[in-house]
Amino acid sequence: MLPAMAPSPKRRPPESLAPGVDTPGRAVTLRDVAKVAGVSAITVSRALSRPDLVTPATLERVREVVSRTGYVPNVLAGSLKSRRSRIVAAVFPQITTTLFVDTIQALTDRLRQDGYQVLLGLSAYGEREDELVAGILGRRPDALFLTGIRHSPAMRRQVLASRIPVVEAWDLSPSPIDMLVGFSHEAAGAAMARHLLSRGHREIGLAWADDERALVRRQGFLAALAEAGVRPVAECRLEAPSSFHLGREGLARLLASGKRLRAIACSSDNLAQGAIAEALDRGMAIPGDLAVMGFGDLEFAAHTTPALSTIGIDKAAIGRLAAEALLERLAGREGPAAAIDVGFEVLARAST
Amino acid sequence: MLPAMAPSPKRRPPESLAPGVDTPGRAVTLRDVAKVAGVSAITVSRALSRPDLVTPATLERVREVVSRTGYVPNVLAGSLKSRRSRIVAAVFPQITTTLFVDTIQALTDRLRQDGYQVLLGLSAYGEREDELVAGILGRRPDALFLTGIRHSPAMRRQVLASRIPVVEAWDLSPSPIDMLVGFSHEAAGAAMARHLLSRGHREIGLAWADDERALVRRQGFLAALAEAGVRPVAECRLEAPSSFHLGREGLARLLASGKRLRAIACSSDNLAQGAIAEALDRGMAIPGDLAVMGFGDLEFAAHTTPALSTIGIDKAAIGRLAAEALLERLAGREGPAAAIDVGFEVLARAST
DNA sequence: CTGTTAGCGCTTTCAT
DNA sequence: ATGAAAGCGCTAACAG
Repeated sequence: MLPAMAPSPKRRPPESLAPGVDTPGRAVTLRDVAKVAGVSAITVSRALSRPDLVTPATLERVREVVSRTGYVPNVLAGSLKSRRSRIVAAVFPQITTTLFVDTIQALTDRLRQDGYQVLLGLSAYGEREDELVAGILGRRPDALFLTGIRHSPAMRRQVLASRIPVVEAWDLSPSPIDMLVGFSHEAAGAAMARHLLSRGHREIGLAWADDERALVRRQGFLAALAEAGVRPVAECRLEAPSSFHLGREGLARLLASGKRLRAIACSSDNLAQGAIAEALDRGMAIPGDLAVMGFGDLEFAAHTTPALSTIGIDKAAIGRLAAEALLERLAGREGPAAAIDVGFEVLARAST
Repeated sequence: MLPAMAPSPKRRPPESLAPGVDTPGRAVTLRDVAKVAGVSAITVSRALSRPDLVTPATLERVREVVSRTGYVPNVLAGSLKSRRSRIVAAVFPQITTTLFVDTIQALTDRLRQDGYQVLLGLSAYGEREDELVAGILGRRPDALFLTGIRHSPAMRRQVLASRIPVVEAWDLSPSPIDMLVGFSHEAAGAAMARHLLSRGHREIGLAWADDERALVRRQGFLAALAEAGVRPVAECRLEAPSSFHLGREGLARLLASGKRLRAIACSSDNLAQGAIAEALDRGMAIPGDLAVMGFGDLEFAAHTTPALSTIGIDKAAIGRLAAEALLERLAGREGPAAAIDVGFEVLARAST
């Protein structure tokens, strides 16, 4: 995989396009188009954004000049004046796990239908979310999508001060900044535990990543176990972000503890898959010798050959519903209730 | 997974933040800060962007007012004047396959180090790439990342006219718009074929998605087979985007053809995994009864229990190298040679 | 339906 | 080291 230079030293020529108007070096502007078309700037502006306000003849002429000159409206200038950027900023922790991609795609698709573009912010690896958001707000997005509900007080203040519609997603909270689309991680954790209990499992180990939402699920999980008088036989904490590899390691460490283990609960399907691979390598039967319970990444889980049980989240719905909530507000309507619970499903495979 | 309204009708209060300056309804501006700090607007601007040009005392005072008022610079206005948006636009076909996420992450990470943000454009599902790009160019990005090398002539012209640095990625081409970071899909396809041939396979079937780059790989694949005097025994074309499910279907259809099949080549690891699942369900041994060859999505392939052979791409390197090429140009330097070949690796598992 | 005027909030340029 | 003037390219508001 050695990077190598290919022999293609092509440089762009300093092309002078835009025939019909002479713009030495700079881009074609609205005024250039207006001049050539013999109308005023505002007429060109209207021809492009509100064509119904312009005579067909004028419209025709303007369009001809626009396409001939290759005019591309400067959205920055327009946004500055109109105070609408038609940008929705979306902040995700990272995208290397496949967990968020469906949400991003659905969000993007839905917003584009209404003419909005998504400015994606990734707060992974050290960049603090509040710094990222501060930078993003400077771009004057019309709305904001945030992942999660825990934010620094300073950021919360700044976001509120920006007065744009906000959706926090993937989570529920009694005190959202504005709107909310998610599900209860505590309930999801509890559902994982109850499922294992309902299958008769009592010797349960945990392989759990150390991220914020995962830890909430863990509380729900442990509480539901405790309710049944069960305590996990062993637990292994893993660093976020979780991965296939860490899942292997998680099970290995649990088994090394020497405790008898009949089921393993993993904070993500990612981990669960790793655990399954490790178990198979050790000659264990799934779910005969070891039941595996995962969480969240449906397609990912679907690729596992020995099936695991898991919690299914409609990730695309989160993106779509968030987009729609924001769009409602952007359209001046009151929008949906502040909180939308998208819920989750327990997906149980035979005898797991 | 029934969406339900939660009882949390919280509305944001019309908070009036920004103590120390009275801005009725509108956001705090540079001039507001200047007024309060008792300096001119330009001094505030300098205090924020070139602090070395300002007296420590002034700097201190400005900073105090900035943080007290919660001033967030309007980047739109700054960009309009300075003609630098510090945005790099990146266009990908879609992100629901995991194929591109590492590239996006690496691109984003590297660009952020130099203060650039990524505007992500997804050209999936019908929206034509050139329309998307036209919209994006209106935001005056400082640079452009494109996936692939086939673009409409109109788009090519428009991109050239914008005079910003451009990287086309994932592919090589003799006539790039500007710079290029990728690998030869034809060579990759040929490598797949040669690998199977080297393992003695002659009864080879194809399950191939119908996307642009995949079809180039197919040509390379078939050419390499032909060189060895081999023709595929059967072929199944599948609609893009490829998926696990389509992989299952692909193998099923190939087997239904009744031809004797000892190896299957898939245009993506995604498909390969589906094919494996289907084979296992039918009681076939992998690779004993059927060798499986995939392409591209390393981590994905790593999760397969019966190993497949595949072509490994360093997807993160593509993002990182593309970012660096663009940054070089943005810094006014000449940048790297026009084309960077990141190459690929044949990852062979035992006896596949 | 079309035009004029003004100014969005910032940074460039030139002056002090 | 700081400031004044000008204007980036566009659209809101009002006028005709």
